[in-house]
Amino acid sequence: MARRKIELAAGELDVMKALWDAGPSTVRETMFRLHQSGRRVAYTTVMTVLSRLEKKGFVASDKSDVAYIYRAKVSRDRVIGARVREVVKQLYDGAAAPLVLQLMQSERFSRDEIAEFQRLVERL
Amino acid sequence: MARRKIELAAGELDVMKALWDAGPSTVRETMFRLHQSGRRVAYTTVMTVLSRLEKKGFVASDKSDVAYIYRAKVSRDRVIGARVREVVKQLYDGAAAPLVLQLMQSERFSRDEIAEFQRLVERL
DNA sequence: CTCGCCCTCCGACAACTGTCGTAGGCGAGC
DNA sequence: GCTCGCCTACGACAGTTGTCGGAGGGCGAG
Repeated sequence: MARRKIELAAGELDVMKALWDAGPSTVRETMFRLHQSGRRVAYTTVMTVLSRLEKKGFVASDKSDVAYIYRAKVSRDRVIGARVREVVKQLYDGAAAPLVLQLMQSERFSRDEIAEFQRLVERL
Repeated sequence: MARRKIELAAGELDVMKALWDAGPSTVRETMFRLHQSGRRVAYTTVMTVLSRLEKKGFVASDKSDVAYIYRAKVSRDRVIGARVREVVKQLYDGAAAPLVLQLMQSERFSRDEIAEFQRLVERL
């Protein structure tokens, strides 16, 4: 099969988000974060996911006196950017415009957001 | 585990796209479509994917005299819309605006596309 | 009739994911 | 010294996906 993805699965992404939001954390802290986000997972589950993320190079760990501290090695922007690009490629054959149009048509926005759009469109 | 997703995996989506683009097709026709898109897969692989899609309710098949004809049961719009919504939820916590901004900033657009954005922003 | 081609059915398998449980080590107390 | 609580290491297992191969049947060309 040899899929060799650079992509993160949903659960892995959740863990990354916890690390991005909280900064370097222990397994336990990360677990708490996840619980707060409504993700009820066991301690060892979080451990496993963190290990796998480390093996994939997305996080690194440092041994403190009491427990390992995990920290994100790739930025949120990079990961999210890659994911968005992948979706655009998969769904719209790489063309971002249709996605923008789809979003502008199907979603609701606040006045501020619309003003922001306006500003950006002007700049293009 | 019991994930029970409504989502389609990447490969399954490719097959759906072939059906959406070509209309009801046999396994072989679908395979050709995929080959044309650069996806080199064996005949039985396509069969398997189509069967799984049928089990999930995304396609239906009708027996012709020679071979089964598969056709999409869900529209491209529905599937793509669901996927986009899922990504927005996963990456931006459900807020579409940040994604729109990210796209408008990171991608390049043609004059026509920009005009279209303009038009839509006006309407908001 | 026999071959070759195409079709379907079934089964297999490996990688990836999500989820844990168990075993074993270690320092703080009792 | 023994127990509790926390930490790590390992292994396990099931569901999903991507990919096929082989068996077996039907039909037109020789």
